[in-house]
Amino acid sequence: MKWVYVEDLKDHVGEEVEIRGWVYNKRSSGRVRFLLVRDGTGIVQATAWSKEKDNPLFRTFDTLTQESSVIIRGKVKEERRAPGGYEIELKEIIPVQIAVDYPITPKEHGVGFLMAHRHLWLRSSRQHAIMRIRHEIIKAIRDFFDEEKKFTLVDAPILTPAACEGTTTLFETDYFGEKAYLSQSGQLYMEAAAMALGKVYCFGPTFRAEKSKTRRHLMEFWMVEPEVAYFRLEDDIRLAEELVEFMVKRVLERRRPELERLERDISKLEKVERPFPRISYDEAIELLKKDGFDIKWGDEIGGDEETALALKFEKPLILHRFPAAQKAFYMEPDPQRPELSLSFDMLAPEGYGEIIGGSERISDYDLLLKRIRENNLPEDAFQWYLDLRKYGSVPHAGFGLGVERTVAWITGVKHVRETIPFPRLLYKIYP
RNA sequence: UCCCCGGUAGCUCAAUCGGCAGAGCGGGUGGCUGUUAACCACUAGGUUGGGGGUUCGAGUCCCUCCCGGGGAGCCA
Repeated sequence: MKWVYVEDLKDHVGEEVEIRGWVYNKRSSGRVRFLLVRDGTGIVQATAWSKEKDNPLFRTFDTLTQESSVIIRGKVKEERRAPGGYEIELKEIIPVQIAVDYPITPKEHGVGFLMAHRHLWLRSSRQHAIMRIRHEIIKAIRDFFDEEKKFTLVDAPILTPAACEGTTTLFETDYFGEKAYLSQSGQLYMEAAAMALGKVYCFGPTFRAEKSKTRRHLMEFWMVEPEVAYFRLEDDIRLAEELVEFMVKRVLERRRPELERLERDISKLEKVERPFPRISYDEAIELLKKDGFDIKWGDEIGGDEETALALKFEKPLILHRFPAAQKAFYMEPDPQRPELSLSFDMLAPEGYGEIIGGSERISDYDLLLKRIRENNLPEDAFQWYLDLRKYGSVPHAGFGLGVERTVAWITGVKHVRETIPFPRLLYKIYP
């Protein structure tokens, strides 16, 4: 008997096949039994008929419970009435293990309950669709940098000796008696790598001990951080635009059924084509004032303001040239206006918020040292970083893209906790 | 850390002015020859988050603690 996956059933019509999976649901109507089996690639309906009420197939069927593991055998046929369009005529049911009292029923559940059962929640068709789109986005990112742009993947360390950016938001751990921290960005290491290999990127988990409790925050999240030698801000923004367009097109091309399962408004994704609208920080402040926000030049653009700006456009919005005082110590000042940094953020449409933050980096040794001292950063820990400005320093730029926020936007999911298999949330690390 | 909302059956929720603690789903039993989160009948299932208080009487009012959700700040 040939073992096939549900997604391949269309190639086996008329054949006898074996499906190995789990019971998704079952129904019966007198002398007919319907068994819905999922195998990770899809769900198929299997049917059994009998004239007499008591027969071995029905007896086995009746022992099955939701999420019991099961192997079924039977003939594949096209069937309009079956979900998915194909159906198995049951010849044999082989229970593998009978599940007792599976907690997630096919009815509604609350978020707290589902999060506590995340290890089981992943079996639902909605979570299944999200995970497949997440995978597609990650694959698109890799293909974009590897195949389209010929970047080299350079893995950044996860255990680090000092803060890359802020100092208050790090997870601390013991490193043979020394303090070490979980990485909150691979960027500084990518700057070293860019000076070695030209165009590089890292892709990995990052950790932030921010006590943030919102739909856009995770304590552990995945980030892609390209860094390119000789790139200026303009080149950096263009790269970010190309990446985002590439990801969205790829998902539209390959994961339409999953988007439909999630009831995503696909027309909104189809509008994501370069060039994206751009507004400078100066212009943003003027726009917000006009909209009645109580804001002045120099203020941070907060969550509500960001949303208001992003909703003016149907494409991702690029905000650029933020005041240097608001931004990280390593950002290159604008030569025309030193109070500004050569920085940008990309805001996703539909209120999903910031998905990218990037900048041109300081390439001058003296200026970088000055900034490290102004920010009271440990100078010793940054010696290697300063070295990069001593030995063949060049202008360079890069950005970081948050994978979970991107997945949330593309899938249309409201909260990032559903966009990663096992989310780490404020005070919550189970399961 | 701060602000707001909530905690009642395994799950999702209801319970009027403070007056007998209920429904759907899930479980069990039976029925139904094409079901689509099937349907119908019957059935089991409760320390109303913990502690204290007010009252003839508290799921309901007060105090307190715990837990969960949403948001702010900060960020991707």
